[in-house]
Amino acid sequence: MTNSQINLPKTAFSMKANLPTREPEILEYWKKINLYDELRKSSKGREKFVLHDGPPYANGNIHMGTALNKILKDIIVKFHQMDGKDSIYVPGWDCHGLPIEWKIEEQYKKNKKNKNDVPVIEFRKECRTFAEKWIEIHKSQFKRLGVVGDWENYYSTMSFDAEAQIVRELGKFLKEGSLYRGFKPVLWSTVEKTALADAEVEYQDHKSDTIYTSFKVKSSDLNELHDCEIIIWTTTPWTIPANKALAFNESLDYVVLEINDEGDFKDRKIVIADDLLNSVVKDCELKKFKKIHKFKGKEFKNTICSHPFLNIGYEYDIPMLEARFVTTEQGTGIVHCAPSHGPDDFNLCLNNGIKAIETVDGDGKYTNNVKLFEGIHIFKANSIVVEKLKEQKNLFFNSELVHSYPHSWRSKAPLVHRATPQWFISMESHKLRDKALKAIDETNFYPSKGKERLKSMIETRPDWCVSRQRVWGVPLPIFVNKKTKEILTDDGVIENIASIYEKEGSDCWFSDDPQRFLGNKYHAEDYEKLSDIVEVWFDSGSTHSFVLEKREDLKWPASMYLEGSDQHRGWFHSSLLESCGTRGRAPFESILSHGFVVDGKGLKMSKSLGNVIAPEDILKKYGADILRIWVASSNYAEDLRIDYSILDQHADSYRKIRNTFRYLLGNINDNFENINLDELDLSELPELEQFMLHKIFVLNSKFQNFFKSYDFHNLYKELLNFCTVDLSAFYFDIRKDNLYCDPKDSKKRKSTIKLLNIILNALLKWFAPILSFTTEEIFKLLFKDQKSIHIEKFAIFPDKFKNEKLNDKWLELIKIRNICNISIEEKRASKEIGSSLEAELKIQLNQKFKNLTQNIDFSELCITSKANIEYENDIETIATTIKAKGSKCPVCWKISEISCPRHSK
RNA sequence: GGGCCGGUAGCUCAGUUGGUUAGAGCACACCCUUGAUAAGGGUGGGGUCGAAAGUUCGAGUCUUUCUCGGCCCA
Repeated sequence: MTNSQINLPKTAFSMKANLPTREPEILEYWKKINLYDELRKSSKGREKFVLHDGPPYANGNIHMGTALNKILKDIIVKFHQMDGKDSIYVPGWDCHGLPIEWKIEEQYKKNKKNKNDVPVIEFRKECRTFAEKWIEIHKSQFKRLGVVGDWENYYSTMSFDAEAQIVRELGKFLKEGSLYRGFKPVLWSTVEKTALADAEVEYQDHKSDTIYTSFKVKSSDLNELHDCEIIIWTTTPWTIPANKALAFNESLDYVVLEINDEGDFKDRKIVIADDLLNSVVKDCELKKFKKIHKFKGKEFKNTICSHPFLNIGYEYDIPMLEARFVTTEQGTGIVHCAPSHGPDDFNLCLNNGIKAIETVDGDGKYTNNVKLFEGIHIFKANSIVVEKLKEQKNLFFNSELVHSYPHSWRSKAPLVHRATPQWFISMESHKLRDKALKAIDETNFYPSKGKERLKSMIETRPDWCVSRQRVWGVPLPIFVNKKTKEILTDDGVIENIASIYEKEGSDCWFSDDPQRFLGNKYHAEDYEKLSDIVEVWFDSGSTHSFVLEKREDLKWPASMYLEGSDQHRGWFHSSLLESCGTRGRAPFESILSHGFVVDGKGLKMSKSLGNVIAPEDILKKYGADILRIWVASSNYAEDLRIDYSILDQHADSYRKIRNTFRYLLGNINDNFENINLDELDLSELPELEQFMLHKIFVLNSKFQNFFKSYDFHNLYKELLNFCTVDLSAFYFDIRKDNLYCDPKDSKKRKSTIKLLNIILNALLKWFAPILSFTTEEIFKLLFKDQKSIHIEKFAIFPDKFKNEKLNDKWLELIKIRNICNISIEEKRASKEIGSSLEAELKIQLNQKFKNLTQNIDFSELCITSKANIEYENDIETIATTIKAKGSKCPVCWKISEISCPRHSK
């Protein structure tokens, strides 16, 4: 007997995937057929689904987080496309900002070039070129992942039209009046006369003057405090003139001490934290004192103090404020707050209605806002402050301290926090906070916990500082009247600037005559032109305006924004505020946020741990489809684990899926027949086929639900289980005999082939958004004349497939089949039989199963040579296996005492 | 240090409003098959649900504390 007498599977679809080499060929194919354009053509006029791309920063190679993000986006876009929408993805890049400036400066450093010798315009051109280079690199890396989008017409925040629109958006805030000038402390070098970013700061040891000074309590709810003085400790005495508040921690214990040592403080009562008593006693060399009261920090509430310089003109109130940042590490447990000279101080005071002012100018000299000190350089002020405190008898103690202190990486000079003029968008003046909170309520969040996360940030955030003292960005389009100090708010000027940028970009702001921007209505000599740039979060927060609104093919608002969960404070946040400020609602209908990629143990990837996996390595070893399976099968609501053992597992699953396809293709010999499901007469099909159609129907419903709730890991699990449990181990296994050994023209075999076609078609489409490459490979094998699986729509299954009654019946049959399998396994273990075809089954069933099983051939279901059923009362199902008697048919291998009814001539 | 989120078999994940012996697939072990063959089938082992305490007749599920991890902020 030869294999030629039976119908064995035959297909050109190889078992070995070889994805790392095959996928690039498919990419070439997509390029050749112009897949993106074909998709748009095919879905013209359909309802749009627009997933607006959160722009990655055009700098450095992509990492696992970026790969995850892009693949997840692509999966969603493809699902909606196949669901019958016009699903459009336009990738974009964030291009302005410090990291790129920094890279260029690094290059300068290497070449011994000084940034200050290079004209701003030239520097900005280098930044632009740098960003362009990385956009191209990113593009090819993203494409390799199988991501389909409008790569030719991507957007970037540095394109001329983007820069122009960012100006227009700022113009709206300017005109409305919610953009105002305020002050905020930034790290400042008085040597270079410039602000420094965190990355430009070096910490070195520095010797500081330290003082303990006292603030007299003016009024308090706590009687015991009435004639006391609060003691604070600071390493920057020069900030005392800028003091506006004191901070305490409500969870600490504080004590009132009566000082008995000789000196200015004899018989005075001071307040410090109990935990710091010993260190203060040691530090300040206290000998004689009495602890006369102890109280909880929260009792400080409503306490007002006086400034130590009260008698020399500092007559304002110093409120005591609650702050968590107050600790017992050093000092006295009460911290002096100068909102113009520290970020903590600034935020605490801001939340309590105390604004920072300009106390020190760019050179480091006190301004006229500081009484007694105007014109004095802050680095020469410590001794003067100490002297005056002594005069006022408010210097408790002074000393020196060597500690780690921020210095400029360039000049090595010590830095200070200095309140500088900055531009803010008010959260309150035009109800931006309220608008944003309402917009959050109107947005769908996946997962839902994202809503609370964003909400709590918006609820508590301070005004939005949109200015930066940098050069690589969109210049703030602001003119301030030199005389009146009023901000110029004229639509015409804004539009004029925007239209200039649209033609030539924003470089000209730094080089051209200001009159060009002002037009004829105003005189340049009357105005100060700002040289600040817009912070980059405003750039990316405005992408909806120059991408979604401006492009004909898109829609506003976007259907979805999708980013990592860190973007609740980033892009989701800035886009929401920008859009609510200018348009009164969010630029998105839904937000999907995903967790971070961590290693197999749940630890974050880092060079030092050596657990970093690059997308490139995975592509080389496994291929993009395996990476896409990893994305689809992971729960993005939490952190996503990855390591090589996890990928190996997914590669195994992939092989199972691939072989399922291979089996389907083999049995139809690569000849796909499209079955008209509506015309299909179910009564013509065997029950097993009807049962499988029911399963397909149910799976499709689940599939739809999972996809609509973006629950991909459950969706993938259902599909995989269908392949392994329902198809490979059940349907395919049972129908093998029918497919291989029945004549090609037999009705039963034709039914099976019909089912295989239906299953193949369904599986191909279900898997296409995830296994983008493999499904395309199969599609091209089957349909030489059609362009791409990704242009197809999901199959629709008629309700008649649904058959709960049949389902219930077959679930019972499967239970019986399982019992039979255990029985067969016993005989196999005892070496009485090997193959299940060597078995003959005796099945004893309860009488109640009679109707259920009457038309069922258990030898077919259990793949044995024979099966007999006996019905009895009051028994549980029993299966007994004996070795089948007779001879083996050389064709179908069934053992029978009579000659094979199918294969004997 | 603070805020938020999370910890269920080796892995990826289910586990409804608290209610039988905590499930699935993969992996693993053993066996079968050699007509899906670098494939396919069967059977089986494996979990003190991060830890402890509490509420309850009953806790993976509710409360508190601790621990480990992640994101954001400082």
